[in-house]
Amino acid sequence: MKESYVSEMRAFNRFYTALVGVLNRKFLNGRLSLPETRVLHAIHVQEGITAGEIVPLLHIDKSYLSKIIIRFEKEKLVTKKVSASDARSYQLRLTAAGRKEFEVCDRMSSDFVRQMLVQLREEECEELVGCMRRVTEILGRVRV
Amino acid sequence: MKESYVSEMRAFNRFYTALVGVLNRKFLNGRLSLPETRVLHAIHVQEGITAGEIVPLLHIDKSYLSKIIIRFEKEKLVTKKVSASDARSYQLRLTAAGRKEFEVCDRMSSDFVRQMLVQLREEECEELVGCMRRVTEILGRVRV
DNA sequence: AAAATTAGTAGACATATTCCACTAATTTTT
DNA sequence: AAAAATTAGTGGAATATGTCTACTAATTTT
Repeated sequence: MKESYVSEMRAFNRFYTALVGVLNRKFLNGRLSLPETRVLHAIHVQEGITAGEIVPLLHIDKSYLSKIIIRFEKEKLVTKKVSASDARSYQLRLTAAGRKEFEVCDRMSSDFVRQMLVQLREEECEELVGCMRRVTEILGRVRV
Repeated sequence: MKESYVSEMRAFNRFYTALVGVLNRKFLNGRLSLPETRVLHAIHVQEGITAGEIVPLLHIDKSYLSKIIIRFEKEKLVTKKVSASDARSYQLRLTAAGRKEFEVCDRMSSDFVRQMLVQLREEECEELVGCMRRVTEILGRVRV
């Protein structure tokens, strides 16, 4: 393994971190913080998920997560239903308002990405996402 | 431009953000926070840089940056020298201790990346960094 | 020379995040 | 079945992170 690969990957990490940082900064005009958005996303993707399941998924502190969820509950974005199988945990679901909030975030996020992609030619887009897929495939198999 | 490109790029963003997040979490065993590390890096790369130059580079609040630099100065990691051309600003340089601290961070960061890459075959590494280079080239030209 | 701008700092403040101890529910051990 | 150990989620303190405003001193513009 060539040592230059290491510095190339690190350069890419810097580049991409900065890029995503810019997107996130634009994004945070809404009322939700980044971790809040991710939690909302997790509940949207898997209705009935518990806090305990979100923790490893998002690598988020359980106490911090608890506070976020309590906030969501107060704002009536999610509901908690005591789990039938384990009364210590709650099943989380989006309310209609929560789903709406999610959709707003989702659309905004798509819009930012689209604004970048429309600046490229069709073949460039094609090649870009091809490369991204390949990076995901290759790195998806390594243990971090 | 196909709409699927948007969702594919967003999927990649989620994937890569999570990956870098894991690397950063491992990384933060040292005494420096993430923004501190970036500031140290910026001074290392460009000896004599001023706070005002770091602000747009790192998209960091000038007051926040000022506090970081003052902390670095107290810990004797950087020195401030009044700029010859403008006495309001300071030229920043790493001390020997600062350089050492930087090198520790730098090596740690390289080690984590290397640990991932050694799990891949030579051709996979080659393809991976090739894709990363291409992503950087293509996205480097778009306005975010 | 006066007015406006700029670099960096200080302090108050808000928010984000971590840490630890706690409660209640559950599982394991004896 | 009772006791002990573990687990899910919560509360509160402590810390980190980041923002905002106002300030000082230096510089530039008028």
